[in-house]
Amino acid sequence: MPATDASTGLDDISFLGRLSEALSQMIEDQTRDLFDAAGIVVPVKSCSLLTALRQAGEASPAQLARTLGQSHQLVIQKCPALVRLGLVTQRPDPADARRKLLRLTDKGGAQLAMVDAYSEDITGVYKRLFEETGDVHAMILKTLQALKARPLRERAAPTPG
Amino acid sequence: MPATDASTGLDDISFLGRLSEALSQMIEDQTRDLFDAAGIVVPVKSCSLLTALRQAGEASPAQLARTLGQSHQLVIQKCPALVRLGLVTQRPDPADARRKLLRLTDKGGAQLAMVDAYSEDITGVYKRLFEETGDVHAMILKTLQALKARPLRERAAPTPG
DNA sequence: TATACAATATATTGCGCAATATATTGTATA
DNA sequence: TATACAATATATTGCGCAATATATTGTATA
Repeated sequence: MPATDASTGLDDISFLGRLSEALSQMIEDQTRDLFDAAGIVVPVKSCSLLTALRQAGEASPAQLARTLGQSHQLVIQKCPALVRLGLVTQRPDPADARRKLLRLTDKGGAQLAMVDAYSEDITGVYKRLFEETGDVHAMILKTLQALKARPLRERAAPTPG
Repeated sequence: MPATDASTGLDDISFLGRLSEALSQMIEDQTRDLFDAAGIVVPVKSCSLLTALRQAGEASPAQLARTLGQSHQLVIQKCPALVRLGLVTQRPDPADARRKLLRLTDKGGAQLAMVDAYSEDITGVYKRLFEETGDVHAMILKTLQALKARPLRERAAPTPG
């Protein structure tokens, strides 16, 4: 049995990174396909932002960023597109001139409701998928936690020679 | 028991995409840290390209792209940085004027050898990690295949109401 | 009150990738 | 041979994200 395996690339330092990126990309692309077919214009990577905004009612980019665990710069960068799509409106915070307050529009709410309709089914889809293939979700979570607790740099030492 | 779970976000259509992207990003960042500490200048996302190039001896961007399953445009976009880092040289193919032939430099070979020294250990690191947390690698592969065979768009239908 | 600092929004720049278009060169076919 | 097509390299543009810097406004403190 050879030590290397070209099909899986298990001997390569970055094989797991490539795989998880491939999964991420495939899910994003397939979700985009699904949304297009359903007439949903929500940017796939803004679903969680819009959901958090609906939950909050009205919130500033910085508040949303804290909720989502993202940088506030990233949230702010997403805003113009969401406004242009008519999903979100902005107004200055009357109580604090540093802030802008974001709010879902009616269209934004309707679009998010369509996403939710699919989300409920997607939960079932993933559950059935996990019964086939195992619970990737839980396993990735555990891997993330393990790597966060002890990063590769601490785990790895070069093989002498 | 609530239907939603903010900590895992299992009710969201994009939770698995976000998770796998987080894993991919963490691995890339931690690998970059490892390389920096070891004085390795290889771009993390060019490891597989350089490995394929060493295997081939000399190859054109399009050939490498086919080997790696990437677009030839992406390989070509990576080349200037690899040349600038002194890892790779280019020369016109004497047998076919359309092609450029890439070859690892001595520095490129030495750098890749350093990567390999870590890679061998990383294989063990991942194996120990998988014993802790389960074989994420195999599970992501299975999930990728399942989604490729039957994409989300076919699996999902909106919940009526 | 004055001054330093914190919080916020934002512009700018750079990176990596995808998509598209194009120019060049080789190959197959009428 | 002439013409269409394939293969290749490459430029251009756009997207999403990260990093950095900056201007504005609020808050705490001397």
